[in-house]
Amino acid sequence: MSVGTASKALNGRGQLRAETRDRVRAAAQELGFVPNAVAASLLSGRTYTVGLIMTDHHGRFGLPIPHGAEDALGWGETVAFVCDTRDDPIREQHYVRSLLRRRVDGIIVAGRRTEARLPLAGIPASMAAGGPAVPVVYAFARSADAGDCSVVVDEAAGAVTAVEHLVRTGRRRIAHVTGPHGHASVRARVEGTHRALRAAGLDLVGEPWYGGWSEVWGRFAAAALTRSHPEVDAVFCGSDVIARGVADGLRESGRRLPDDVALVGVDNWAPVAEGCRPPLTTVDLNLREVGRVAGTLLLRAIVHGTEAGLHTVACRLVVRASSAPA
Amino acid sequence: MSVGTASKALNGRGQLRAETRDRVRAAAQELGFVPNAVAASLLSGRTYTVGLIMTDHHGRFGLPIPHGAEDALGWGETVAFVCDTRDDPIREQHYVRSLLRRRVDGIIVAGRRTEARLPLAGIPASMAAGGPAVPVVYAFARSADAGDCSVVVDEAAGAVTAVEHLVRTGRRRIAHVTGPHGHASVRARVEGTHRALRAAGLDLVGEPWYGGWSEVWGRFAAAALTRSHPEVDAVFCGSDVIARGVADGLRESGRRLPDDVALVGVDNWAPVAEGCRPPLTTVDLNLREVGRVAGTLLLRAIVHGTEAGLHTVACRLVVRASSAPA
DNA sequence: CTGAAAGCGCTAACAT
DNA sequence: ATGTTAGCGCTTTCAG
Repeated sequence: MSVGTASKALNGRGQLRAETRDRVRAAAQELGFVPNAVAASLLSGRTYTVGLIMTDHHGRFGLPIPHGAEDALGWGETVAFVCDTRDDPIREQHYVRSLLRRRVDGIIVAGRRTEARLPLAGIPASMAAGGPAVPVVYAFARSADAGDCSVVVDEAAGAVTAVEHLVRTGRRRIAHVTGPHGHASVRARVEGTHRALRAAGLDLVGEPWYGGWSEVWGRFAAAALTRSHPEVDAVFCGSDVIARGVADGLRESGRRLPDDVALVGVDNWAPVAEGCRPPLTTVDLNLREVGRVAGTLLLRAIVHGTEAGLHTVACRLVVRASSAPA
Repeated sequence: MSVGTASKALNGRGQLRAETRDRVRAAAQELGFVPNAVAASLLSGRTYTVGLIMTDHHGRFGLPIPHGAEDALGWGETVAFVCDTRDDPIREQHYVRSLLRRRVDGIIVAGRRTEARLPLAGIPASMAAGGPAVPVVYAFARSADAGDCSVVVDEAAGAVTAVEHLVRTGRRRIAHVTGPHGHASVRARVEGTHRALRAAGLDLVGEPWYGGWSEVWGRFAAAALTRSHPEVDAVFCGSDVIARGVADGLRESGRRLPDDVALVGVDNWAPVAEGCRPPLTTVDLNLREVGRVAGTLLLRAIVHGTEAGLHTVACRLVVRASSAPA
């Protein structure tokens, strides 16, 4: 029995007598033969392997993206090397080199911030082997180079959805309590909030309240807000954690939720949104879908070349009790 | 210039004139040469690759373990294929086969439950290539086969630490509100609680309160507890989320925290523990350390053979305001 | 229909 | 000190 024949039998290629093929397969089974994908890669030039570079695997935002990417990459057909750079450019460089040496078919770069990031350093346009560049897809944090392929969330549209929901359920005096002014996410949500209010012929109650991403900030802001703007009947918050603090703060200022004030958060972070009293209506950023789209685009890029530009994923409003009609 | 010479130059092996070596390296740099690790693996038999099988990457418990494993595996020296089985044995099988075909040097299996799990199916004692079995290390959820290598957390000892802390800070009437009775984690924590109380000459206030892993349950239990056992001056909770509910429930029953009642949770899940009022004292399960130990053991197993048996990681008490001395 | 041989990129042993 | 060669395990021609 020659190795060539065995190869054909196991891969169902070439012309073989059915009996021979079955005999080979039986023998392989018997011997516990496991084909060597490394050797196959060497020949085919494809490893069916991708790199997944995460700037903060440890933060919770990192989670849904690999999950979605895995959905797209298939049940182990293509498998991902997960690399957590911990926001360190040195580590990132190191990982990129490692991935290139391992001849990954492509790379997904997942960031945790909305701001555009520098393109991956050290991806040669054409590798020594003479092959084409390794395709790269940026997820959540887009590349600053518009010629790269990025998958992003339309956060401003998410804010619009949230505010439209509040208006539709009868709220008119809407305030916005959010995170640090410096974050692109924060600015996008403020922008969307203003746009939706304008479209409804309304004005924001007071200015946006900028602060930290914490419950403490939410509680503080709620207390200040009810003092300066007692007429407020809804608060759109920049995150679920902030919203949770706002909920407690409002209750302690004597407001009933949702009767007196409705509340909407962002993130749909289950333990926080469901533990909130009342359970929190919130904007889900669809991060898993971001991962899924990034994975799909990467697989396509590997075969057909990169589809440059921005690919946008929509947010989804998850309605819970905190925003029942007044 | 022969390929052999180039190889020696780049890897610093063999005898070469310094000038030749430098010339080769310069040329490699110039051409953007990236060595092919796949080809090297084929020859050396090692891929410097491991599989990281997670039963729920999507749950938050999955997170710190890969983080710690990555610490141990080094900056991309060895890199991990992360596979999320989503608790599906079919997917698991599929991933195991995929990893074996890719000739990973070893596999880490990380579970999210404390109960022992079935050993990985389909790991042949000796692969067709004639090589030795692929080493496997189980993390958090140990293997049911005592001959396997597992890294676990001593959760009972964690409970002991928590209760000892409460006793040391002057509490005498301690209750325990926890999760579902069926969980091994829950039973271990109950056991540790009883052990520590007995050692202090105390009895648990009432029976353990078994329920869900939710805030709602914690709030309900706190209300019931203050009714049936008004003398309670501390509650050890089976999780931070439960503790958070208990905190709110106690406050609404008129208890001041920590003056009247002290509170300790388990998980040290920052957003929950820090958002709690007052911030929550809690038992950190040291999952990152679990991952780090698993990674270290795996690397050692790859070189020197598996160190069978149970390797235990200790918990760590993180003291915050919820347990200030009465 | 099956067997033999070349070659993927690299390293290690040996020859020069 | 450098060049040559064999072979890692596989697939793919091309001959038989």
